[in-house]
Amino acid sequence: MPDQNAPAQPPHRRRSESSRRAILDASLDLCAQHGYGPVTVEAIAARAGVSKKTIYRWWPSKGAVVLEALNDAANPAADFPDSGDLREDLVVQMGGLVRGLLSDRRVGRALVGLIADTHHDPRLAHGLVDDLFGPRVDDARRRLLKARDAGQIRSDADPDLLIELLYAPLYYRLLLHQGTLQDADELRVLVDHVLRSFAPPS
Amino acid sequence: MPDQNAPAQPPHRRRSESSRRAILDASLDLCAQHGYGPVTVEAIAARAGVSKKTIYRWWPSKGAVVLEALNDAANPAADFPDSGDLREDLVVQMGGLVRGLLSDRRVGRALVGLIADTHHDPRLAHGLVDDLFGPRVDDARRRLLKARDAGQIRSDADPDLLIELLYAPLYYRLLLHQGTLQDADELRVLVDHVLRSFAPPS
DNA sequence: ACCGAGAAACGACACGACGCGTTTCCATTG
DNA sequence: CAATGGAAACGCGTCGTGTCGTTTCTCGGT
Repeated sequence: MPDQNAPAQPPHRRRSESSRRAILDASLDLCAQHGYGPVTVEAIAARAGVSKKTIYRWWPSKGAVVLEALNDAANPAADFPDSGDLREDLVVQMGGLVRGLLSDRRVGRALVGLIADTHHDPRLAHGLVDDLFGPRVDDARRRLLKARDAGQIRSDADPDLLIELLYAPLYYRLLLHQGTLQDADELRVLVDHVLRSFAPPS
Repeated sequence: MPDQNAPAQPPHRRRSESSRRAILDASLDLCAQHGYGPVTVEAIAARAGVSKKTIYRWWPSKGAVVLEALNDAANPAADFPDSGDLREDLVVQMGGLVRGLLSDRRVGRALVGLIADTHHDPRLAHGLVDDLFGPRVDDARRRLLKARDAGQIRSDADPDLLIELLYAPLYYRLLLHQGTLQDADELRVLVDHVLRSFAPPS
């Protein structure tokens, strides 16, 4: 329960889990329908069958609600596969990300608007980087370091650069309206190109 | 004067150029100070020394103002160099983009918020893709096709994939708060990696 | 194991402030 | 003269907060 914006208060004791779920679900539903921007806290409250006050009690802003909703929604698919075949693992993981996070309008539209909000709300930016992206980047880095140790990519490869080259095109397409997102074949082309530039000297 | 959202009106006859400039400048200044989201049309009008009515006469929304402002600001640096050395040309062009568009908070913050708005305003999305990004992507594609003809990259290389791999990391860093943007050396590393995966069979 | 007191969360509703996009009225300008 | 630009105000909606009465959970006493 990472309450990113409640530094002073002790962990709360009573909290309606059903209200929490209803609020998070309602926020993503409304983002999917209208986009993040037009969604209001009042609308979230109305759809969740909840009072505005209840939302403001637990979250400081609409952005914090959506961030937690995204984190909940994305968690199940967080695990990075490790079959030994780096190329296939990347295709599987990135494919899951594309389907679950980016091509699904429910989550995609919410993410875009949330990212925009982070650029004038530093606490939200920290939440996005630390809570949402951080753990997933760490997962990917671990997997890449293991592949490097196994000699599947060159020993001086920078895992963070690799991550950037792999994942940046996904967000580029999502955010800048560059066509539909990669299907499995397109994804394979992307992964192959990036891995090729990190191939060990044979 | 690409008035992206005024399909019915004929081209206007009298228009105060000084007001136009003041409005566009004010919009970018305010975006730099507070971020795109909190900026209001009223604030733009006040700072530009102009009435709200004047803004709404020529632009349909805040987003349209910022889009035109960005297009004006970015135009001077639009030209793609062509020295014959693809690698150096890319470093120069992308370096200019990074400095002029991304690391400059004035333009960077405005762009982020504008992108968010495009996701619930289809006309704005078309303006962004067609007017702002389109011409620049076309420039890059031309330059890459020329390099392909010259045998500097493999003959089956997809220029659009190449563009995506090159530019996506820039926006990835800008939008997702991934550290400071590439300096010249980092840029060279990025370009080298991408070009390596498109090297012609030697 | 039961129960009752107190605290906290909850829903409903109302508030003042502010930005929205528009309109009216008038002065300015080509 | 006709279109433009400036000043001010409109009704509307959302913001974040406040109040009030009710419900729900926690916990200590018998």
